[in-house]
Amino acid sequence: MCPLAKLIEPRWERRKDARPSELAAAALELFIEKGFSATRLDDVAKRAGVSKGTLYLYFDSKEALFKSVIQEGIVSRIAEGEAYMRAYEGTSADLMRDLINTWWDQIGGTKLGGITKLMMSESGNFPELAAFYHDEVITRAMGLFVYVIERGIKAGEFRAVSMDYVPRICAAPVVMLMLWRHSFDVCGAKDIDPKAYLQTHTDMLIHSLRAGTAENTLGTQASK
Amino acid sequence: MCPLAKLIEPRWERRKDARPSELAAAALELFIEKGFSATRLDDVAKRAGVSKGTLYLYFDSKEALFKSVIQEGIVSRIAEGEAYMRAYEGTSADLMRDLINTWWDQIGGTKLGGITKLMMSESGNFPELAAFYHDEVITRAMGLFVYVIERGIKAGEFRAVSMDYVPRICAAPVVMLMLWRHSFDVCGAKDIDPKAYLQTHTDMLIHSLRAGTAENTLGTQASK
Amino acid sequence: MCPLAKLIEPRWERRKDARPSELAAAALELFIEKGFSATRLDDVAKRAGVSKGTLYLYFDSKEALFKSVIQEGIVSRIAEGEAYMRAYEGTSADLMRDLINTWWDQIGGTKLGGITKLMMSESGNFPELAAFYHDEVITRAMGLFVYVIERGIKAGEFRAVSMDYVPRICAAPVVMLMLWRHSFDVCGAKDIDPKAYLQTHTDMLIHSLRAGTAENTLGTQASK
Amino acid sequence: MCPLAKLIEPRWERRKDARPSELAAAALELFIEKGFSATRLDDVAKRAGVSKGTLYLYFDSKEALFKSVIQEGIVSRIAEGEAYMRAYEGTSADLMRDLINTWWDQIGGTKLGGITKLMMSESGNFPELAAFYHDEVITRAMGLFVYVIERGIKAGEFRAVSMDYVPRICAAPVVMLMLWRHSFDVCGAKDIDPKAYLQTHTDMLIHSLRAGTAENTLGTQASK
DNA sequence: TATGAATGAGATTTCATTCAT
DNA sequence: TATGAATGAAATCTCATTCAT
Repeated sequence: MCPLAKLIEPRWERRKDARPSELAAAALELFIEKGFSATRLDDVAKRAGVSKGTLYLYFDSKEALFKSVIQEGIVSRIAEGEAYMRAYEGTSADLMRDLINTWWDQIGGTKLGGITKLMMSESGNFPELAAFYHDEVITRAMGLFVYVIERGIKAGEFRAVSMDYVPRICAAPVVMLMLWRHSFDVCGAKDIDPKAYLQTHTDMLIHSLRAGTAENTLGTQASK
Repeated sequence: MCPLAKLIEPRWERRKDARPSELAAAALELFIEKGFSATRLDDVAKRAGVSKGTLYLYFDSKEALFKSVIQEGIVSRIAEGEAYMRAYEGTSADLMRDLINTWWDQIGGTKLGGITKLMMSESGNFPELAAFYHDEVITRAMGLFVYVIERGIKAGEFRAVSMDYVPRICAAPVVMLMLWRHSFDVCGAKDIDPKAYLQTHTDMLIHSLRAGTAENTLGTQASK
Repeated sequence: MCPLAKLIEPRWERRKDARPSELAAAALELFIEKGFSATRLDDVAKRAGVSKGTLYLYFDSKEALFKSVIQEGIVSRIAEGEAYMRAYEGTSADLMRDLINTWWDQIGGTKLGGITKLMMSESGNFPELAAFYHDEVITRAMGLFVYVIERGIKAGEFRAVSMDYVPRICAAPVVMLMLWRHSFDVCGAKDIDPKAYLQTHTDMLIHSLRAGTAENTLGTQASK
Repeated sequence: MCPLAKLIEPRWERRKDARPSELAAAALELFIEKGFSATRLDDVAKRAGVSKGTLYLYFDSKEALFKSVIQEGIVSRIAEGEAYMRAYEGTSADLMRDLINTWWDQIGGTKLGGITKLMMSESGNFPELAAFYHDEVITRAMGLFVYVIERGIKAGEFRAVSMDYVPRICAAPVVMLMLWRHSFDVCGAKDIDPKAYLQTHTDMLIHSLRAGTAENTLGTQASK
């Protein structure tokens, strides 16, 4: 326990705590690559460098492993984004650009992006997990867009649009890009430059949100 | 097809040619409900009202059935859309609205919408099929958006935007809605009114495409 | 379906109905030999001459197979014994001897005898099945002894003993012989001659049941 | 044992010699509850309050543990019974009653009674152990009955019956009661009052052994 | 063409046993 | 002596696929 002890037996101590995360990391990669059913625990074990039985020391079942993987993969990241946003100073248009670009750099463009596709694919087979993901991830992520847009409206920078669907529509092209990267893009259709795509999206987005245009009731009647 | 024919041929005496389609229809439902792996041929056979062996008279394997299901489900519809579009007379803004609404009514909002999610989920395990889907469905569907936008630009109704990403961005919210309906929406998150959502989207879209605004170089440098 | 058809394809028709019984028979032997846990389905399948998967066409699980085996093995026999008894004419002492000897010849001494040991061993792991066995087999079998003893008492041949425990005590040595044959006897301790053992038992039994002795309140106070 | 000793030796500082017995005691309970196969060493270790690895310091394998449990559980008790008997003064009928009642109080009615059922269940899978049990336990226990009966015959109290099967038949209802308590009785069939049952048994037994009745060749020809 | 009984490879899961610490 | 993480063989169960009828 004393600092010295760590020097004497460093490997052992680290091992036990780190194991579940190591296993989950190996599993995440495979789940993203192949989906839940097509991933064999044999392969997860092999990739993690342990035996199949070891998986069952840490996870009760394949399903439990899956759930753990999703939660461990996502939960840690979402809070970081929220904190970053609150501290921003600058125009809301710039914040929107920043949000979208950062999202891509931190999540969408990384391995984490695959989790979204995974959850979407398996939502039918894991209803409780899907509910958890919906509440903890999707809703909170959408909240980031709500925050930016409301911020812009308050400042008179954006028009007064409805919060019912506009945030979703802002997010949709970003999410689609994420999904794309983990589905058809893999199959040789690498024709999208993420940065350029996202810039086009933000350009259009900000253009249509900008205040001072003729149709400034945009979307407001949609909420009925 | 004529009323008389129905009287002459009792319902249960199906033409041989119809069999594969019936089987594929049963399979489609299950694939959409459960995904590829979780769908058992036992259940497909049961739903189609035939024996499991019969499936193998028409399809070489589960994979072959899957491929056939995807192709049969989609290919038939896409051409109809194309024809409809070419004949349209009216503003491009209206055509855009029409395209999006019709897409939803004909595809996105129907069972067919599930195919998109299915293909996305399974693209990694069926690369050739994904390639086929990409080329035959996605690209052609995207072509409809390209057509509308170019039509609007030619008529001076829309600004001169780049064709590289704008069509994708126009389609993204519609596709997302489709995916949503077949994933998280099922799990009790029925909080989106499709028609209102789509109207908000088209409002924003047309607003940002409309000619005569300051930033009319929108997206053009993005293709670079 | 016509008699002729049976001659043409006799094997097929018989097969389907007989299968479950064939499988259960193979399973019974192994369960008796090794007990429930130590019996592998591989071996059951091998002994029945089918594949492992075939077992699952007829039985949902190993437990279901076990239950089926017990029921099929026992239920058929018990009724026969009851019918035989009712028709008997002669002294009750002779009927008692006959009951015990017939039981041995028909059940105890045959493969069926092993079921009793099996049920006793596994009763803790299959409570519902044990309850079934208790009600349908043990209670009914005990009823045969009750019948004989009451018959003898009515005829003035036996003393008026209590029905609470006497029947059980009459049966105990017979059951023990059965259990013995399927446990220690197997291990080289083949030192019991069943017929002689049973004759000694019936001699003692009838002697102590016979009316006209001094202590003829035997057992009656036991029921209190 | 003295109160002082308890203060001097803290409870957890057990003598090394006591360890195996503690482990065996924990194992015995579980073996009796669940049977050999269904007992997991994990549970044995947990109940004994040690780690699974520790079990292997004292026992080479699960089988070795089982054998040790049986031997330790039984061997210690059997000698006590023998000594008690030899010292008895009184009629043989009373000794018989005493033997049966004491057996029940000391063994049959206690946890030890479960060992008999256990051995019977597992005899097929542990032939050598079954042989050991047969020789060391069953034969010696049967010897107690032989002793009583011969004692009664010598004294002219009992008839001259054969020693071949009579002792077994005397013991059978007692053993059955033991087995019953650890099998069907558990499943809600708690309908036997042991004391009353045993009294009925001894009444019948002594009645049929008593000298001075007509048929006093009982069982003698059975040995042939 | 149609059936459905049969197959057997392969998946998940369990657990007695080992061994580095 | 004691631990408990790790192992891997073996068991149950599933299901796409085949084939005799």
